Amino acid sequence: MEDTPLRGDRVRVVRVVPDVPAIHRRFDYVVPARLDAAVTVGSRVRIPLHGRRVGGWVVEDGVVPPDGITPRPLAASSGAGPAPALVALAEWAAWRWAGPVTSFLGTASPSRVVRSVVPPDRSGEDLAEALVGSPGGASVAMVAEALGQRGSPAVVRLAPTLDASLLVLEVVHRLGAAGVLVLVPARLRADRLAQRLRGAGVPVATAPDQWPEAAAGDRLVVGTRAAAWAPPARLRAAVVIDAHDEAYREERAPTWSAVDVVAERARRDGAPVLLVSPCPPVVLLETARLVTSPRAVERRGWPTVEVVDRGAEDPRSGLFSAPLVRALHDALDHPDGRVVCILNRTGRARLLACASCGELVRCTRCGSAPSQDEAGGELRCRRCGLTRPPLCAACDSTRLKLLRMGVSRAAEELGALVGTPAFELTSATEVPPRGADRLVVGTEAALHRIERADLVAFLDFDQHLLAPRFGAVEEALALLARAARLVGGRPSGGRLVVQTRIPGHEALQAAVNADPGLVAGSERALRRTLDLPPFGALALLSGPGAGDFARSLAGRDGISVGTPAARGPDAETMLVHARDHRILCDALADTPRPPGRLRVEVDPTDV
DNA sequence: CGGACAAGCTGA
DNA sequence: CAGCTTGTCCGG
Repeated sequence: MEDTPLRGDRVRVVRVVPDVPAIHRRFDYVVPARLDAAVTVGSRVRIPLHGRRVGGWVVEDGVVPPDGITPRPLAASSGAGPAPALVALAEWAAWRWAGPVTSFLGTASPSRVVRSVVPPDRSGEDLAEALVGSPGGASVAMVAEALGQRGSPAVVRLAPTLDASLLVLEVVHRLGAAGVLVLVPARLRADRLAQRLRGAGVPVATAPDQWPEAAAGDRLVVGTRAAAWAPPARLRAAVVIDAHDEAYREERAPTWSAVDVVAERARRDGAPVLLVSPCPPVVLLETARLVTSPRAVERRGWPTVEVVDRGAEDPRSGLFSAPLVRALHDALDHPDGRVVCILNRTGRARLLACASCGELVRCTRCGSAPSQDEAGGELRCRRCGLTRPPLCAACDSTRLKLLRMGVSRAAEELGALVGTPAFELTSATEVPPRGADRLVVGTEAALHRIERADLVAFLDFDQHLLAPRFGAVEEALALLARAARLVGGRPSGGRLVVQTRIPGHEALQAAVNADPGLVAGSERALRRTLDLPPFGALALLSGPGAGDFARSLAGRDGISVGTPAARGPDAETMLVHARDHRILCDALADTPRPPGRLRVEVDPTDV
């Protein structure tokens, strides 16, 4: 028989997780002799299941099937999959984020069938020695200190305009390129970093497209969130650039975080981790040691921040203060000066009142404030979707005055005010063409889509500082750090202008003084009093099954359940709190789930 | 998920 | 009671 399924004298049986979301069980299969060499833990295979063939992953080898079960043979091999260490990591992640292991195995697998091993990259072998010299400067000392802390991750606080790729080069200089994993928040930045490193003679594989090359294990691997799952099997070191960035979090359940995955992976491999960020969040600082640069270096890496206190002004005085207008003129007087103004409200009008009777304009169905996208246009409710003509509901007057404008109106007004046409930029618009980009008025999206400016001005920063989410203050500082990259640090004349009614707010003081520790300090104290992460663990349950599941969880030790504020009335949403992740995740894992759709969001941010 | 099979509904 | 729908179970 050509398919004699033997290993020694015993039949070789493997346990397989089917790649079918609704199946939460594992099944045992005999490895036919012709597949013996191709199949290991992590391999992608085809299995016969209930009269059809489906894909799956081998998760255990040398299994003894339960009594009374005669396993059928695997149908085929579908090539290489995650290494055994990454299969184990996927099992951990399934527990940590209360999701199916298949979603993690999928992310850790190549997108195309991989059958052969890639030969080692020798091109950079000699070059690496010659070209990857130490970059010098503050990054050398920081990397030395960070790599010295074996065991626990290092948070490397690097001012926003300083070049994090120098840290990566120094890591390569010390440890070599093999087995070094580097994450960045955006695809474009991954490509740029890969190019830069290759230019320095470092052998690089980009994830996820160069999965086989990464699996060879002799290159540095660069990628975005999903690259947390990229080969090699064993890490030598990991660097996460802008570790505070929300792009590292998967929005759909399971809501895993690449930072946590890389930290756990490195811990298992005994490899050092550098979590690099200009504004490290409290959750990272709590489990890691902080490495900073000298104060003078950090100061130079932040721009000058001018806080415009609008507290004394009439709330109706408009969005444009005198200091703001002066700063705009200063920048635009330069022949190629460029300015970006940020107002995180799309549309034209976000709050209107009747000019005759003073009544606030509210949605006639749900009572929330409708918005208006163009002058004189229909009113559209953002909560319930109702549209209606722009009339006062109380007196039918057509004269409405604008209490809170959106970017469209801000662009019109600002353009008129400074005598330069303003370009409106949101996630929905195209980037401005050359020549039309001297004055841009946009939402937060503009900071992702424009690379350079002489001045960035936040027209209403309080909406960021006061946003009703527990991460709002850290996000506000991250926004200032992002804006800092457009304008550059103090030596290059970079300048931010921030309009606020809370000039003493620690997020603003942190940016003004180039001292992100001010936010970390107050945020830590706040979270401690509220038992919020890192001093507790949260999960948000939603969907029809949320209520039942929450009631089952509520009976367990160390778990408390409540309803979060600020949620839609119809959405049944429950917030689960536990003292730590172990208690939370154990409870989520072994409490039976009720029938009906249920979304479990571990470590929710929007609470 | 999707097939198997059982229990329930309809019409003669 | 055949013929069909709907629901529940289970897969190696």
